[in-house]
Amino acid sequence: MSDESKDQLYFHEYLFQDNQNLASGSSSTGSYNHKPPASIAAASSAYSSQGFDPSNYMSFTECLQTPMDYNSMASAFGLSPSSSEVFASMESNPKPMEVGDLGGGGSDIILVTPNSSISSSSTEVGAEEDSGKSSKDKQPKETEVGGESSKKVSKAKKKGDKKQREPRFAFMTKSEVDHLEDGYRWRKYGQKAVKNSPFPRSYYRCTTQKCTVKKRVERSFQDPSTVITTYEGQHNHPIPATLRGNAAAMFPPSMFTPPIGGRPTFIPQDFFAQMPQIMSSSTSQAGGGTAPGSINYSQINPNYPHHQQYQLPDYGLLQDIIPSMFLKQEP
DNA sequence: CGGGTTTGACCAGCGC
DNA sequence: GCGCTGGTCAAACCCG
Repeated sequence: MSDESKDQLYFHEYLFQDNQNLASGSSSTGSYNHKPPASIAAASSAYSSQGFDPSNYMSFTECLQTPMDYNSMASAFGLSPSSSEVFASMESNPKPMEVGDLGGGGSDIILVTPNSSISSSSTEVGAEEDSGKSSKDKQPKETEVGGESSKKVSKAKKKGDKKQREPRFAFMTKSEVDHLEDGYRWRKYGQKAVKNSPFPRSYYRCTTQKCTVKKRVERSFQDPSTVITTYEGQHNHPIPATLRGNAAAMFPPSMFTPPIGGRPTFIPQDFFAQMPQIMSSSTSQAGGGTAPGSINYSQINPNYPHHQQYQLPDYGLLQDIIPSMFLKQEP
């Protein structure tokens, strides 16, 4: 992790701050003790009190397709770019929060919370992983003579061509489900123990041919109820029709609602309120918007009355937003 | 049998 | 240069 900020990591945190009921009600995820730090609350309320001006916003797709820095990203969200302290203050842990750096250089972070507090940060959001460092990695493999050469060759990269990183977006989502559905099909290709965390990190790759989008999923060790999903790259294809077509069946509310004492994993209404452009572009373009309007989850799943807090457009959540974020529109 | 997951090993980058 | 760590590979395994 260098200080260079070549990688652009846009970090969107969907904190379910309106889950007060859940915080007390669902003990299974008892670590949900996050009190928003004063600075956040201040920033948040200050921002929301300013009112939200959709005209200042751009879609994630635009963001991704445009080389940008914090300023542009922040301005895209109608924010002052200098609010890194907000993010920093998020963490009570002295160590930098994880999510960020995936290896190459420092990470720029844009933080979005449901209450409109958006911040950017250019810290090394170093991943602090490991605790039980995997000693296995240290053990040199018994080389069987000759057998591995091809493998090594295939992996060998010329020195000098530094691998170029795609823009990355990270989401924090309260969920007991690690792998959140976003409408795309993913193939897991690896899993690693995370430093300072009991939870492993999983690596996924889009299964669509020629699509190089990757995503990493890990659970925050600071708040085990939080799943951190990081996307890297842009999809160059639409959402697989089979998934979208059967969205209702493929992604029943239960997928987003943990069976016991869990929290929904969908994005809160506040988020949509903040992102009108994203909303309109994603739902219309993705073509997955079933019924216009929204769904009241409490009607779908009476076991989770608190879900009625979230008026969701369609079934969708990540799959309605993320696709629009990452679909590369080729000429 | 095809596609996805698991898992041990390898490799590159970075900091010391 | 060395060790640590994140990221990836790929064989073995699993499952429908």
